[in-house]
Amino acid sequence: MNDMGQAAVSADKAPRTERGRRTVRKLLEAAAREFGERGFHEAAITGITGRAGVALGTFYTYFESKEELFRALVRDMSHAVRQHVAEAVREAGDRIAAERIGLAAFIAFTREHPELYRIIEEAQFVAEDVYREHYRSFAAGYARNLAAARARGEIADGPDELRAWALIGMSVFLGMRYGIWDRDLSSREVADLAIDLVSEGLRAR
Amino acid sequence: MNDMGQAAVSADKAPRTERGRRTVRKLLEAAAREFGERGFHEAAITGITGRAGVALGTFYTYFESKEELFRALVRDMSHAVRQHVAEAVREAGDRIAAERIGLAAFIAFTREHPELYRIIEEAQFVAEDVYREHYRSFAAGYARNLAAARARGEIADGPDELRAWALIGMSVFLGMRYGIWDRDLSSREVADLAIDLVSEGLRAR
DNA sequence: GTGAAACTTGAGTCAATATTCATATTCGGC
DNA sequence: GCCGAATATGAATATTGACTCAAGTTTCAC
Repeated sequence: MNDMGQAAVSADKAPRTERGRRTVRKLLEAAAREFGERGFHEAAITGITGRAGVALGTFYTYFESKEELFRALVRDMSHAVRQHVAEAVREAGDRIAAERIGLAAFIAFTREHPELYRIIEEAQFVAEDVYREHYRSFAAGYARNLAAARARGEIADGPDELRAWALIGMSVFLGMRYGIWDRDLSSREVADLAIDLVSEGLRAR
Repeated sequence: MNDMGQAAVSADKAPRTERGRRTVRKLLEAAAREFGERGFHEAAITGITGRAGVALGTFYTYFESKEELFRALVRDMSHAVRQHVAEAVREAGDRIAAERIGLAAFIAFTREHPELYRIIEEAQFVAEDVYREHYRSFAAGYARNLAAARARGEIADGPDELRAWALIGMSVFLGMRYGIWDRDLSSREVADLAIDLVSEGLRAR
């Protein structure tokens, strides 16, 4: 949620002055709010420019279209989520701890930025290629971490990629249920309980 | 995918003759295809009536609006998925087996009815109340099964509802990745590998 | 067989809103 | 303080597609 506007704008429309960069940033922030609250189709360009405090035409100085802006936003946010989780996990001692911390960080993130969660998920129906790219990158990184942990003997042998998808799916749904819909448990509690499930397993012992 | 048209139409618009019921069924089937292929917003009423082989006006004889039809469809499909999985699971000996069979059935279902998967997920952004209801029911039923299995000592103690959400999330993402996006593994293989993860756990032993 | 209810038709209405563009303003280098 | 480039403006355009409705056709109870 910090580096908005870097690679967001297509080459020929990129701002050339400080004023322009400021305007682009205002537009991206306004767009995140507008898309987050109203969804892609309900969102109106006039809504975005209104929130940003600029005229309608200004939008088209910097963006080709509503969809192009949306794509740029999804990429920004994909980056932001993955970075947020990766940073939180850095402090973890081993893989199981990393899972716990990463999941807690993810749930907390959905709680603090529900609009961001919504925008990424809606991309599935608005810009599917970007959506797939988001989860493919996420899964690929995840699988690498699992492979490394396996090599260190921290976790049992198993298929890295499939495990990554399973764990991501779990996280996304827990984020939706306990981060956005209801908050009857803290991020930490959700993470503890869920990671207990995947680390110890369901089987009675 | 069989009982289309039962509670789908609002009272005052319900068909009163066999001809009418047939037309409603044709419309619902056409709508499932149109929405599945093009998504809610791209889908056009003329597209639906075209596929169904009826005139545009006929649509409004039986449905209040595009969105009302969409809601009806989501409810039908919610029912269909849950029923499909529940039936498959009936043959299972114990809970772990039920998990395996249920997941395989779910993946197979997404593979055979990708349009159905898409419609349910898109409901998140078109008819959120119906979407929530779908997963809340799914989770509630799932949690009941887990509680029963716990009582029988088939699985370790743990929080039923959270486990249900975690397992559902896992299933949905595995269905998306291995059922719809790519098919590099069979439904059975996906289910075996994923259920091994949740039954045995990640921890090295 | 008949008449009213149920059903079907598709051209026309209408609102919404993404995008364009001609014009006006501001900026930064000199 | 001047000039061309960069920005900003918002009224006008153009498309799209959901929904209406008045007029026709079919069904079926009697």
